Amino acid sequence: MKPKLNDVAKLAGVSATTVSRVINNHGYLSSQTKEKVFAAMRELHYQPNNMARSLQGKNTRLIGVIFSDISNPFFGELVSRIEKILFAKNYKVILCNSADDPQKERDYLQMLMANQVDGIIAGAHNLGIEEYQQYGLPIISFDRYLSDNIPIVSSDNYQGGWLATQTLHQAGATNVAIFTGKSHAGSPTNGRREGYEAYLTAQQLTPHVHELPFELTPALKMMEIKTIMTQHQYDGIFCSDDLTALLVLNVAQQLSLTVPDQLRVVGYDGTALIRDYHSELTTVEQPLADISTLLVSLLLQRIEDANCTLESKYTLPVKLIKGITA
Amino acid sequence: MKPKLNDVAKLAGVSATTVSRVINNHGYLSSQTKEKVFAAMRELHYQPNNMARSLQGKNTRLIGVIFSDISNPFFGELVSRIEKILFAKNYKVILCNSADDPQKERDYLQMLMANQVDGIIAGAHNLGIEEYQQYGLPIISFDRYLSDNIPIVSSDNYQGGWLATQTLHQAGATNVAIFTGKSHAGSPTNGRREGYEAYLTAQQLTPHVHELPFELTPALKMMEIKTIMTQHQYDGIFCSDDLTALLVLNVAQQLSLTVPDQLRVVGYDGTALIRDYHSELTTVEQPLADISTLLVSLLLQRIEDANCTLESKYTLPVKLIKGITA
DNA sequence: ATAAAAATGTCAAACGATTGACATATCGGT
DNA sequence: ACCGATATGTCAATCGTTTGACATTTTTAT
Repeated sequence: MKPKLNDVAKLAGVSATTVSRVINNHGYLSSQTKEKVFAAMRELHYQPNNMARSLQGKNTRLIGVIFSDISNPFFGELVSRIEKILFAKNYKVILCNSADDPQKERDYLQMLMANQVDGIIAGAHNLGIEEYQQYGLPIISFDRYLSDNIPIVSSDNYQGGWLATQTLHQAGATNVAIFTGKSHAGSPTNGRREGYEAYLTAQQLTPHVHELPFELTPALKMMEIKTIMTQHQYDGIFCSDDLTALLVLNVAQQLSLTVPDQLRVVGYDGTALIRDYHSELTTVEQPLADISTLLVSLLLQRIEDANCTLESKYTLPVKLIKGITA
Repeated sequence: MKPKLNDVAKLAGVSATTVSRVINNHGYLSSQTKEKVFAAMRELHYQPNNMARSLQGKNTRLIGVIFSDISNPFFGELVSRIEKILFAKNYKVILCNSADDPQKERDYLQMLMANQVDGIIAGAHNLGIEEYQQYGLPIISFDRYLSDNIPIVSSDNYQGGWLATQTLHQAGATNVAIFTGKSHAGSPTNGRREGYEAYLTAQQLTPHVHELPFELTPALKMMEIKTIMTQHQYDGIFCSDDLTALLVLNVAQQLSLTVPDQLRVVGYDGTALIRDYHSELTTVEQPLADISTLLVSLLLQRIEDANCTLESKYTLPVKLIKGITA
């Protein structure tokens, strides 16, 4: 059996209360007793039972992290960073891949509640999950509107869309398309498209918006892209994520379009993976380090003080990563 | 305050015991009472407190999943799959990025113990963590020796190394190098190198082993690769992971080496990401679906019956994914 | 009508740790 | 020798749920 607080007490030759006091550094304690107790704890490999502790009203120090799928490198990097920051602050992450399935997301919420998590960081793509409002739990959202009192952290999508389009334009493109996912009302991600449209309009150019269904497999998406690129002779394409940009570059090669002479491409996200292994790609980098730091710090503020007032929206600046594709 | 079992009982007009019985489907229950109770639970959005439940000796249904870093697409995909399978079986994942830091890995183990996880799936790269043996906890390892009674699941690294090298050879390469990470004693990953060496030896060819320190940044690794490729005129390179293969292809381009005529390249892993976005790369695919299914199924067997006898090693066959780089 | 089966209730002891109230003991300083 | 500070102990309630023992009532079948 696993050692319990009482076993430690017996071995150290002190009372259970004293052991608890040592663990929680509560009340008067001589360094000798502390040492005795610590020694006993080490000897037994004792670990206080977190379940029992949190029954007293102590925090569980568990945080639910809901994203659509960490096998997407963008979410992989983001979640990895969030986990690292939380671990350093002695919090643990319960990982939830919602797979863009609203029902799954609801189930996850239930589960997180049942596990008494102290808070949630949510960045999946399903909207209209009313459940988020019901639980009076600290929640911070990434790049997505959940409900009025849930703060949103996002990169400056509008600015990013503008910047990307400007880059394409200044690289010589005049017939510029955007490849984006289905737009959801209220999703900050729409900002990328708005920035794109705003820039083009300001330049008296016509926007060409292509919505690629999010759930397409990459192979199907590539076919779709090929069709589009064959039908239209774009000389600049802004992809609202880097993976799509890779597909576009792929298709460009298939169609023998030279990049960036005949076709200019700009992506979005700028993960470490892309920067390291596709430095040729010009892209708009989301400040993942800042985003994850901010997500965590806001969440912890809410956890420590449920009534602390937070902004409803935090927008972090993006940066252009210059490759050779635009 | 969060609703408790008693609140549900009051609202449903039954005793607390009955509510508990309904939840646990224990003893005689009429469908009317069940319905009443369920209705009350719904109305209050009641979620039984998992902390309190597991104090009774009930399982926490928490699984610790330790990998070096999910921002690596290989681990990202693997963990994502593991999480999905576990969620379907009503288990939750506590995510641990050990960052290849032994101390962090020890801390994680402690933390997982404190949180009463039912089991652990470990696939980090640190060896010699004695702690794994101390806890009498169900553990399954991926591709890594932990201790005698901890089963290892891995792809057939030896076969994969052989296959990769054979592919390079049959594509016309005779001066074949391997780029691999530092070899750790007891790590099944060494099998890739052994398969490589065995094949070459069988063909009376000389192995050329280059160990690239695992912790190098991609940029530094690329420089290192460039140096090596300039000094030696290899016509075939087997990379023990796909990301390194991408770097090699990159360097090949910088050095104006045509692929696959002057240089043939084979990678290892074959994640969805690589297959989807780098179909040009010839690589050895690890059966991630089977690996994750097996990892979970073995772990659950151990959890259900601590004494069930498992093999000490499960080796799953690999598959060559034919691209155009070899 | 009667016995067995089914349905529900009451009560209380766990689970493992925390914490406050209170008692007691040891120590140093004066 | 006495005060206060320091150190430790005992005891019991608490957190939310489960579960067994036992009692009581209702339903069903014969």
